Amino acid sequence: MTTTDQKPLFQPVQQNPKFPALEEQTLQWWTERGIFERSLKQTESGPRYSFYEGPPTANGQPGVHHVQARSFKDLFPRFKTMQGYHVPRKAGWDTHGLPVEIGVEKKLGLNSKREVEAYGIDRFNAECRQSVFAYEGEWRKFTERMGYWVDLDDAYMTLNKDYIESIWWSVKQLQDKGLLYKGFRVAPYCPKDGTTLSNAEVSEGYKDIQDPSIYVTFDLTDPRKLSLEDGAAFLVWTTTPWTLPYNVGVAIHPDFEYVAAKDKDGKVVILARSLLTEVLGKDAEVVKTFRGSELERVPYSPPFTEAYDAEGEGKTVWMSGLDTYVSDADGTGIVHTAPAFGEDDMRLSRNYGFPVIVGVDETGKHRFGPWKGVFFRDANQDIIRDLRARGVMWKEKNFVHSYPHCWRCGTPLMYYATESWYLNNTSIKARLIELNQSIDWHPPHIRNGRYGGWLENLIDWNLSRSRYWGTPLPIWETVDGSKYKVIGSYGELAELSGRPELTGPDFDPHRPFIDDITFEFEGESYRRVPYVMDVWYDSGSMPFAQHHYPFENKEQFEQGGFPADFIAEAIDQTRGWFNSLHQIGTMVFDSVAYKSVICSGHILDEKGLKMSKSKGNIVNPWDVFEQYGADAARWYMYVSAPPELSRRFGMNLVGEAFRSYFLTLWNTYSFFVLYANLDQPELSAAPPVSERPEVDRWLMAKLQTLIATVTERLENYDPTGSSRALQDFVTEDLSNWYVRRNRRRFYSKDGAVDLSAYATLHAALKTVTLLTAPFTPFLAETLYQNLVRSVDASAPESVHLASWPVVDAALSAPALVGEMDAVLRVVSLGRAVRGQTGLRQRQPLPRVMLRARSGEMTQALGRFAEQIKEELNVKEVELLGQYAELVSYQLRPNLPLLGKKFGKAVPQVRAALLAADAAEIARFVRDGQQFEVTTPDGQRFELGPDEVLVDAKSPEGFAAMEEAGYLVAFDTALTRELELEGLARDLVRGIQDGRKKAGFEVSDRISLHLELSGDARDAAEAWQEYLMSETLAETLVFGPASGFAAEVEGGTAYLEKLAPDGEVLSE
RNA sequence: GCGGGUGUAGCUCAGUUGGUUAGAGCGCACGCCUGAUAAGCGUGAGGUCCCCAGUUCAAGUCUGGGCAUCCGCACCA
Repeated sequence: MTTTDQKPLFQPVQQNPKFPALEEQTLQWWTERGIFERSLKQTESGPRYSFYEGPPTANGQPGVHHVQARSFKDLFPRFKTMQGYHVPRKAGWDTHGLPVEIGVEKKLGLNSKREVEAYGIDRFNAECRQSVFAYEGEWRKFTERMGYWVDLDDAYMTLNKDYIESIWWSVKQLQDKGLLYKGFRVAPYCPKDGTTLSNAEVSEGYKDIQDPSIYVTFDLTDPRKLSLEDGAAFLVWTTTPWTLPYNVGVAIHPDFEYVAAKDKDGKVVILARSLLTEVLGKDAEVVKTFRGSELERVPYSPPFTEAYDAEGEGKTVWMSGLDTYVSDADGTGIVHTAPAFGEDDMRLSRNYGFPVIVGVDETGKHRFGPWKGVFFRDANQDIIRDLRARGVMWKEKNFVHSYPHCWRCGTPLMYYATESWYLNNTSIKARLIELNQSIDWHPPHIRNGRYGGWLENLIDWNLSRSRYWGTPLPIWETVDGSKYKVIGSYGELAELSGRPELTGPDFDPHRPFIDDITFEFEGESYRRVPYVMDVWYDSGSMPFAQHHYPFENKEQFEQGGFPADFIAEAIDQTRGWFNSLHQIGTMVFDSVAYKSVICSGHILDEKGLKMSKSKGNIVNPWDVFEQYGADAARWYMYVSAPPELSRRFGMNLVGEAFRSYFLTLWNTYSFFVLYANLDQPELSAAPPVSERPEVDRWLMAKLQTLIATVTERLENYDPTGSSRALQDFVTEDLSNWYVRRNRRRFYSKDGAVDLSAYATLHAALKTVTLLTAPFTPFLAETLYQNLVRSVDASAPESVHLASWPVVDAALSAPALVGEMDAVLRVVSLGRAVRGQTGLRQRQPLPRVMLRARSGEMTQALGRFAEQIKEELNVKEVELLGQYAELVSYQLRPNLPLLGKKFGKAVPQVRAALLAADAAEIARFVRDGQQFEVTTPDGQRFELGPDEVLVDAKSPEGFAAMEEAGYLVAFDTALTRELELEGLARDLVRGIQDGRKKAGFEVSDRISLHLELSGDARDAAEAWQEYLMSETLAETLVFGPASGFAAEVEGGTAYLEKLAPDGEVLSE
């Protein structure tokens, strides 16, 4: 025993630390030493690994889903940094957009755009600017506490003038490439609030609503051209009668088959053949058949003409057009077209030159006819009455369907054509698709599934928003709207407007100030269009705008900064940030914007329900941080399921992950430190690995496999596979086998310290510490400081400044690993036998007989006989021959081989084999001979020795078990000596328990009194020395005494602690 | 409605190019072991591998069709 006045090698380790408190300490230490900054500095000359931070909006609190996203975001930059890459991580804030405005409107009690304007755009935007940083402090605390390393002090903000200027530059690039245009497009629009809504907002507001469902007839102007009689008509179905006054055409699918058929009144109507029975009934008489493409530009007379008379005069109108969007799922296969109120309608009308008549004003009121001034949907009934009166109403009913409403005021939305500025990204659709193919999506199905599908159905990007708080669209237009200029920099604007102060520091490019800036150009006045930009363009511009490229930081952007090597966000960003990055990257730079991307799934509560405020099942990440720590929370994200799956989250789930990994690793670590401090091993003097015991070489070999596996899986962006490999190694190989098996090697006796054991365990812990650093940065740091820095002052100061481990091929030992697997298997089987037959573990047995799957492997078991004896508590290990008399045999066909050789005959071969004499076949197999088997009906098959598998079954009467070719059988003949030895072990166990209960230290010496009767007394006398050395007893006396009394097998033990000089300590 | 994901033990999840008796952890019951451990080991109960068909000597695995569930899209007139 070493004396205790030596300085300990390592800091003593708490048995039950408060992990969150340790994390707080580490956090402070990182900050004081500037570890994050130094990890960047240290790698400056290394290869660049580019990571983009998707900017959150700081007008809400961070939640569990941010823990998830950031766990994945943080992992790979840390990993790559340890591999020597330079990974700058600039934070970012998304600051513009309608959600921000709506929050402010609510706060100020404003209900419409009119009220916002009355309040003042300048004051309104000032409020917006303030609100987007409402929770910045929270976010900073959250970010830091999580250990998410991102540079908050140099964050990009989408509202910064530099950021906005870069966006302007990019818009001008797009203008120069001919990708920008002004046009009408139909968008969801709330007529009460006077604004278009984003898709996300529209999805909020779907409600069931009752609408008319009517069929009307549009008589053909010249039916004879189609060889039809007078009165023939298109049959048209619609659920929006209020748009009929603005009808300009009908849409027909070019590939459908259409028929002209007689209805029950004898009127001839045209409709899709597939809908004939449904609409006209079985008995309808078909007069003529057409392909859709034959029905192009067939004129008809419309139900209403007033709007056209007022605004469409002279334009082509009222005829059929072809488009593939027409469906035959319901209706008639002929679609009424009113371009101001439907996107498809708009496209068809453009193609045919039909006029776009916006028959409803921006407050939702009709502008024409008897229903002038009526709110759009409210005209439905009047119009239906009118249609009836004109005799064109063919059939009418009502139906209920889901329809979008304004999520704020509840008004049904109107799809409405407004002037907008568009990016013609559909023109480069092929390139977008092509570049998408080269993106490494995780999971891969996004590439051709969710995102690929979206790209296939791409529509032009509506860039303009008729709102206030956003990046102003840098377009100046002449008063009549006939000409425009895109401004690409503040300098350009300053020059044109003659206002040099625009390049100064005080210039705010936001509305309303920017609206006042006008200029004259080539004799005409230009003023800015009143729009701001879609906020998604802001975030999609971050690759260049975060650097104020190209005005500044050219090299940062151009030399490895773009495209990103890696980004990660939740899957809801597929059409959000993932898309805007890809669109802008392709349009501006003809490049992907990111090479690899992880899409994480949704977070659910512990029961698998969506988290929502109304259900009250939202988990506050801080509760988890305070209970188990930030590392535990993020570790759970890695191990629980692949990133893309929806993930249950809750205190109990994190607790489970915490116990299985953190506690096991911590206990292994504290075990090491406890004994290393007693033994003071000189680690550097340990024998080389090649000269250490097999079990040490085995652990080192396993460690090499672990390094290779974790590295490879991280390279493939697989956080789950890599973390699970780490966890399996720690709990199975390291703790449950190596440490448990070799525990006694760390209890030095008579000053002999087992340096191999210490060096091996230390190396394993050190490597695990490095490997776990990107996954659990706090825990890794704590272990590293004590395990590495304590003994090596020249080591990097932090684990996050250290290098990623590499495989040492010289240490791998596949044969040894295979053998140890066999040992593990045999030991586990042996324990199962003891459990099943009630042969308690402490009772030594005379002999165990073993056999492995192959003769070679059985021989290998012999080399581990000592360990097997200890594990199974037996006196002898006997190796059985593969065909020992002890056992009987069972045959199984080796199907992978037989399948190839016999194909269809496999069932017969199997039957023949089962009918054969197993012992006889076993002998053939043992001797490596060919042999024949015969089916019951006489078919014969020749088999080779490899083609049949022989299992040995243990016969009755042995305490034995057999599994997968491994056999363990105990000889259970007990002698009195063995029984006494078992009793002695029971006594040791009882006394040890007493020491623990008495609160003695591991190294305390004791005096021991035993008051025992019968066999227990005999056992204690026979095993006196063993008893004393196991329990650190200096003296052993039989009889009662004072001191701590412990119940033991057959009596009572009395324990007293001794001082180092042997005196009994009075307490 | 359309598109995509998921479906294996009570729960969370593995399951390789189709191949021998489908696994682990947690939970439950019983037992064992224990001076590193909040732990460990063993046994047991618990499985129509969502269902149906097909391909094949052989399907949890491949193909087709359904069902359930989640997500996305959708005024489909």
